[in-house]
Amino acid sequence: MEAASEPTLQDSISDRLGYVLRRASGVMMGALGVALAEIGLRPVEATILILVGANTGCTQSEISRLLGIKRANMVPLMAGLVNKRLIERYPVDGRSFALSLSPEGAAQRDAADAIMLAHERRFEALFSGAEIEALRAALTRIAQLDPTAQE
Amino acid sequence: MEAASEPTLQDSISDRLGYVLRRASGVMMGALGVALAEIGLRPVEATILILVGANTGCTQSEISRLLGIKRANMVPLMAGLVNKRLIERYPVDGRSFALSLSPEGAAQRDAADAIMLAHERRFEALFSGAEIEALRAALTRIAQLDPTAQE
DNA sequence: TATTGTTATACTCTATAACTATA
DNA sequence: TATAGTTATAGAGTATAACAATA
Repeated sequence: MEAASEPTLQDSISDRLGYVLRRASGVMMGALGVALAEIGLRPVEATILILVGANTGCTQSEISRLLGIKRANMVPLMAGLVNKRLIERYPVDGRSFALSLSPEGAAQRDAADAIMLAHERRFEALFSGAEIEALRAALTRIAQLDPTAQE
Repeated sequence: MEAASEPTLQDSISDRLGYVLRRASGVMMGALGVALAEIGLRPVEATILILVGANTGCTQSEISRLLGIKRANMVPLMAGLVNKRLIERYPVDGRSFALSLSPEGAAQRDAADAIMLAHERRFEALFSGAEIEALRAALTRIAQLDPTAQE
């Protein structure tokens, strides 16, 4: 056996949980990015559309907090979606805006949602239903350890 | 119940596998970054030290391929470690270098390894042994879907 | 005094194209 | 012709500090 053309490296790292977690995340996000690029959206933009659609009237600070994105970094993100006429802003407060999806935004949200669901299904197909639920639960448990310093 | 000071957003996204995977990865890498900063290393640097230590004489291109990092991006990374006298380079080829750990590099590798092991244990403590193995296996299965375009 | 949205800025990570020298 | 290392560069993502207007 061992028809390796070059002596394969001793891989003393890919048995580590943190490493495989990082690699798995990269693979899944990369595939989602490719899939969403077909409708001109990045994963974070699709996520924002979905959240605004489910929370009409919310503010961009609320979205920021939920996604763990700093307020300052949300500014160009939201401006881009408003610029593309996918999200509309109406003042509520004098200092904050109520967000909502435009008709085009709702259509893009639906398209993004369909792509994301198909994407999830493609990865879930690797596992049994019980395995998927165990995986989701374990990842959620880890994610909830987030100190969420958030500024 | 519900002592929410502001109407909590409908979170229609954190049940998605890709999203929790990305968040869990961020939490774990963030914690590892904090832990490794105490010895002046970033996670990727610690990983390189471990791999070079386990593969004395390997080249930086081999490390790049194993980690899925582009050759061009490995250059400043390796230069930094050589600059810190943690890794030594000897020409083997006229165009490539054999990498090895300096004594200081081996000491740093040992320190990094101890930190990384303690870090893994802290997260593994959240689960049973069977859960951990299932999680590791599932993540490895996803990570191996990597198209590994690699340039 | 705290919060919202904002600007400016910087650092990391990643990606591509192109070059050189060697194999 | 393919590979190793390199340079330059550009795009994301994320971090902080500071400001004006408002609550």
